Amino acid sequence: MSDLLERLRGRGWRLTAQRRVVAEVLDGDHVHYTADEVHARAADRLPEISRATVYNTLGELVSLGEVIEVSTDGRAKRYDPNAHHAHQHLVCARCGTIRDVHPTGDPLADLPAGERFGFAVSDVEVTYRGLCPDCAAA
Amino acid sequence: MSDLLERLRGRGWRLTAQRRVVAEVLDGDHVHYTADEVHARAADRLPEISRATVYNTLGELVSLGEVIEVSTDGRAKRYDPNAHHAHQHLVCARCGTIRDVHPTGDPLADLPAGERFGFAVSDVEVTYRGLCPDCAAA
DNA sequence: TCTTGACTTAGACAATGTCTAATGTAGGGT
DNA sequence: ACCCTACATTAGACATTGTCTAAGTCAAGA
Repeated sequence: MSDLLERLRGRGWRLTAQRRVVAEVLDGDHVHYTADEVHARAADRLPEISRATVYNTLGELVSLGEVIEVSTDGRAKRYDPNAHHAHQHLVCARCGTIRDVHPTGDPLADLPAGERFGFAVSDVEVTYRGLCPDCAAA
Repeated sequence: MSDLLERLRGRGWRLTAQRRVVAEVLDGDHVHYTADEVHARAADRLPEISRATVYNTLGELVSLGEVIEVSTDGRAKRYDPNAHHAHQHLVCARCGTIRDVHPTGDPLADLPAGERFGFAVSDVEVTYRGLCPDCAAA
């Protein structure tokens, strides 16, 4: 983890208690928390931390490429600290839980059982992202 | 279009002016509107239509499988009337516009130029959806 | 230690979506 | 053709998630 903090300091980050705590929360588990969940866990260690700071810090981590922002349902975005290894996502259609998976071969084929984590997978979707001509021009 | 209305009536839908207008809006263009955009366009024809009704109707169309709900960014969900043909989505990272694409071959390969609609594609992601063990049990 | 510009805070605001209680109406029954 | 009644609609309050601002605070270099 101090790897992460070191990298951030190297990029000119001012190292505050708040940022340290947010980074630690993300580093702790392999789960993908929402911003509010990150805030709640950060507040366990640093009660005065504000929502705005958590949002700001998460946004910065995303900009720096240290964390990936995932919005799979219309609900809250989730933050994936596993930004340095290529992977795809397995999402619960009801509760929104996200797991990282590493499918091999044809992505549209079924997930291998070993990557399925007990989920009943019902759908695979592929999304291409980029800039549309108008936004690229602007 | 009256196909759609017929199908819906066949499923016991009460055919109201509001539902008719929402269905017509979705049928009109090939764009993927947000709920608010659908509401604005519906209100052009039926000024008193309420937001709640638009949300309800869209939700019903999704449940019936006539329309697909797409939430690719953290912003508003968009509604895709093209539910009866398998396809994937090309999303603008800035403005959220969505186009349907029909990639062939390996989905992780680049989109063929003919399917790119002038977008500068920078990322491909695959999402598997289903129920996690806890939600499947509940 | 001092200074300064970057950081944090509380809370207002914004965007999107959900719910409720009162009212209206489509379509079947007569 | 006209009533019923269950289902649909409405306005607006409320909920959730996220953004912004103005004032105060602090990390880190001189």
